Amino acid sequence: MNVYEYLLSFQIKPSVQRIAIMDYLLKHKTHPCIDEIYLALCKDIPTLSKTTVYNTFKLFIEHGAARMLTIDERNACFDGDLSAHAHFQCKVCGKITDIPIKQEETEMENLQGKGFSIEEVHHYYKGICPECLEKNNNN
Amino acid sequence: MNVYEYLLSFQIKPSVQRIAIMDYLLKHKTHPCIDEIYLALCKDIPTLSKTTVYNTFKLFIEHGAARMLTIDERNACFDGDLSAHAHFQCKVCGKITDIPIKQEETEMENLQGKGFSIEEVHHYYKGICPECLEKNNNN
DNA sequence: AATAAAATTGTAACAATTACAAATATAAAA
DNA sequence: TTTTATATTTGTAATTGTTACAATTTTATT
Repeated sequence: MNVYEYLLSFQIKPSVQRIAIMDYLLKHKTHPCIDEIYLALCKDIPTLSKTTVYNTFKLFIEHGAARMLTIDERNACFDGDLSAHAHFQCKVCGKITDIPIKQEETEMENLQGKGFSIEEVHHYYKGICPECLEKNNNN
Repeated sequence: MNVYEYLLSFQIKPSVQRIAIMDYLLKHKTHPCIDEIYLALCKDIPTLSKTTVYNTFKLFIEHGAARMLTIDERNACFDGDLSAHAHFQCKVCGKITDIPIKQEETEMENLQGKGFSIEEVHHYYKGICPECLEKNNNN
């Protein structure tokens, strides 16, 4: 399925900008922030506005086609991977890594049993990644 | 142990402002943002500056005496409860609720086994709380 | 081809946070 | 106690991420 159809499957009307943004999101698993997307796509779409990037992500999230990560206090990051997974952000290099989780149903069921309606699960770890630890040891 | 000694136990030199802020944090489990603290303490400390509240939280976090929650995209929230627990934020009323978790050691051990050094665990849920669901049903 | 609706754009406004220098308070030394 | 040095607090200004909004452009409809 191409990006055009992928957007349609979320009831999102495709446009040049929306396709480009979703395409970037699906091809780059870097959990990009607004600026990363904006700067990357400016080359291809010189008229692109940062407001459009904001608007588009708002739309994607409303339609369930992307998720917003608040793991980085400075910037909102976006994730096109809709599967259940956790994230790890390195405090040194800032890189965000995907972490597989076995969805702990028990905890969610517990919440639901208490009358909470769960719409989002965010699971973050912070610390230092192996690469940065390694570099540090060599100094 | 009083707040004065509590701060000292984190190697934080107590001051009128620092004691007041930590005292508020320990007595109010509302996960307050900067403004909530600032407005609440202004009554007692009329000269209080918002910059001091920012500085103080930065200090608390550096010394491990508080944690910052990024669960709310709008504002950073603070938590003085250092025990392992998750959070739930209601998308309607915005209230943040503490959720007990049985620390899933397996997942952390797994990460550590891969060479990650874990310093923080954040575990957020979002949805609608029982109170707001109830209100909605009555409309 | 004309019209209406939707999407994009750029600017300005806004709000949270930080930088910074001046003022105040605290601690140490004389 | 007085002086001096250090740490803390304060207020303002600057910065940054985000949103509001009106004008423009694009797309769809008649």
